[in-house]
Amino acid sequence: MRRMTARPANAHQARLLKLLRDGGPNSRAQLGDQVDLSRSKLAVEVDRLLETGLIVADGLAASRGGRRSHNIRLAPNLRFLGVDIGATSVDVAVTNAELEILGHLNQPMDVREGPVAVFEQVLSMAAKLRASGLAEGFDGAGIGVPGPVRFPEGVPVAPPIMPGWDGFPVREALSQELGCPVMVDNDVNLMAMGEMHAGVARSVGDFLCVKIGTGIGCGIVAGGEVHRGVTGSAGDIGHIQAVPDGRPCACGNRGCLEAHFSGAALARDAVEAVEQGRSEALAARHTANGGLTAVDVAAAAAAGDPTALDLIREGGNRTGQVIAGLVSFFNPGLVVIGGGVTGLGHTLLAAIRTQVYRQSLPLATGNLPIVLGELGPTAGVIGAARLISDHLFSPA
Amino acid sequence: MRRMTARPANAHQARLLKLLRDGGPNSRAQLGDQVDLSRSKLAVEVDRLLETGLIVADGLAASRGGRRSHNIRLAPNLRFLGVDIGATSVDVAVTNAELEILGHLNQPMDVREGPVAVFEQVLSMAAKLRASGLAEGFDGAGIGVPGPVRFPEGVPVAPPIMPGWDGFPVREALSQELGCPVMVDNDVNLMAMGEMHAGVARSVGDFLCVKIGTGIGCGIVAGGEVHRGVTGSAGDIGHIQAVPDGRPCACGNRGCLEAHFSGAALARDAVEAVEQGRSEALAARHTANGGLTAVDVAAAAAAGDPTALDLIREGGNRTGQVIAGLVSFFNPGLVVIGGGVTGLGHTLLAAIRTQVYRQSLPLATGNLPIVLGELGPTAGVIGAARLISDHLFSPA
DNA sequence: CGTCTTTGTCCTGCGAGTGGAGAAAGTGAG
DNA sequence: CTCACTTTCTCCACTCGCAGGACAAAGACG
Repeated sequence: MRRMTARPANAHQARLLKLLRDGGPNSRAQLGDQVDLSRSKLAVEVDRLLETGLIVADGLAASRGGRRSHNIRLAPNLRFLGVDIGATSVDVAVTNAELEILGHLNQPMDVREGPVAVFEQVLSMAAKLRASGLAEGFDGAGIGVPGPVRFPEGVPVAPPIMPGWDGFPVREALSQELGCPVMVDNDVNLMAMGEMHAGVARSVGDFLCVKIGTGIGCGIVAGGEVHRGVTGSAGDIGHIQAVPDGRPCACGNRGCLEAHFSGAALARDAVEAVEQGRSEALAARHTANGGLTAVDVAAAAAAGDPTALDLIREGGNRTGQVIAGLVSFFNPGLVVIGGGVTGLGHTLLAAIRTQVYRQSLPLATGNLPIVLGELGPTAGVIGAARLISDHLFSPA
Repeated sequence: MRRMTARPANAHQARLLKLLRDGGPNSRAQLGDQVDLSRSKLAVEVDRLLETGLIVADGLAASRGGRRSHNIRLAPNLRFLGVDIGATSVDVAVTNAELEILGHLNQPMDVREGPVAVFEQVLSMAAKLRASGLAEGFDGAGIGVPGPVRFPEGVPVAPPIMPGWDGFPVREALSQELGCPVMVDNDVNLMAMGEMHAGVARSVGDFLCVKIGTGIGCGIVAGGEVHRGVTGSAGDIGHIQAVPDGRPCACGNRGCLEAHFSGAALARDAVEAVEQGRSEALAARHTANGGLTAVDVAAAAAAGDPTALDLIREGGNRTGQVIAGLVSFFNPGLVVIGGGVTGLGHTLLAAIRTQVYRQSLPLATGNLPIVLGELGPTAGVIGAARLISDHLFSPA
């Protein structure tokens, strides 16, 4: 079926759509208070948007001492698809035009199986969501991939952890399959956009969003805009040297942050600790599960295992040292920590905070919150929906 | 005398002024090719600018096969003052509206003498330039200081190397003295703006500009705009940890980049080398001058002294390691190296390049030039003039 | 029932901007 | 020198975006 054929015709209409999306006012009068347009002009633009079907006026609001206002809202049947491809799992969610999640699926998957297999899975998950009655079709889709993306074209470039995706026309292919506009971005950037839209970073213009999962990346937001760098690899902090002559990394260097702290590194260190007999708690889990993952370390730490706690603290210190450098460099107003490893919680956060507050200059840290992300695993899909809605709610 | 009372009345006029400033076309027809306005509208705006006196039409250009065009140019009597306050010297220059340097003075000075003494010197240098007939007065002034600045107010905040300047109302005070609008920024940001305006970074939207002098700082340009951070301390990379448990730094930490490589650190290391009898060339200079500075090291290196070369190489390696991290993080399209220490030239550059190209990911370094600044000591004052002209050539 | 408040609509007029006609000023060929 | 053609610049009529005021609609409140 054809959906959302219309786009805003001018900047005013785009502004109105975004106000409505972001939970803004919903009567003509309230909109008028925020857009610096005369009521007459506003009425014209609202009428035009009503004609296009992008917004609807349904019912009347309660009176506030005078004539009752019309409820203006985004078309309730608009649906966005948010896709977040991680290294080891996929998230797919359906949102309405206000980017509220109506349905969310998560499935394990290995990104190394390549784009064709992954696409098949994403499409079947999307079909399942649609079949459950949440959507008749999609008006747009955003998708995040764990690697650098040539943003204008929506094509991954030289992604280290997802060989086989290099140059694959993700945007075009998905657009073809879904029959709707698609935007592609790095998963970390989308997490940042998610937290900016609906999480801890609301109303913060300059912040960093560090995602610690299978790898480590950093979303950079400057002046309210995501900074992607000239080749789309900005924020790739996993291969910054954290330990001189440290552990060898897949990238060929030594001492990369990612080689010392990430989901994979944590699991490896935990196994080492077991082999050296340093932790009974971890050893028990090792024999029970036939191996260890970051989740095991988190559980052991939560149970008070000192070795697990040490591993987390040490990793947090390394990460904190790198972040301290980035804070000095970028002078953000907020640092958000997210990703799979956030299950490690406050032990991790405390270690990071200690390093940053110790090493960066007081002027940069004086009023710098360092917090965990608020949205957890939904940050990515919300950010993805936000990405495509930003695109569709801009003049064509 | 009163000068430049007018400001552009709208965005079109601002655009035209900046086109003319940046050496753009100079007839109505050529301007029209670039501004996406009808010729009629363009003529109106040009006429209005002519009325204000901001631009003048003098003479006719040679024919290009038809009617000869009028030469449109910025008012030839406009004068900007560019001031670059370094840790140990001041640069003051006068430019015309096209930001070409008409006169330039440099004097040694210690910024720690405080704002009053420094201002006196700056004002006397400005007076000297004016007395020499280069300017009857100034239409605006830009000034760079070696520390963080609260940009909107033009006030230094908590500057480590310039105690006594904290909170001093530089913008207001200078504006009062000179009787013209003033903008204040960090000196490194101004260097970046200078190189962007007239140097190696022309037409590059995302780049880093590393200034190595008494301290080390980094100008950050993202999307053509200088990124200053939430408290104006962005780019303060001198206190990023370069060596774990390294040399103690004035900031209280250990191993800061600045403690290992900067004008001051280099001089200190050179003296150490002399004391340990490692370099005859440096020893000779030490007895001759009763001490050593970075200039001596540069001279010794130029003469082939292996110890001096080692010092530079080692410093370059440290700096390169830090820059490598920043490149991974920011993914710039260009890295510019500048500041007083650039006299160390290609030895330094080679060391930095080696580290960056080795440690950063190929995607980020694949097409990344790392070059010396083109403008040398004039970058700061040109950037300062650019700063104020950007301000004055924007709608009031 | 009248007055006040809030919301939304209609109308008029201003100014920005477009696009075409044409004047001004030149080149070059015959 | 004349004529055709090009480029530059000016003038004018017309459109459209938009502001701001008058006014209508609808409800609260005494």
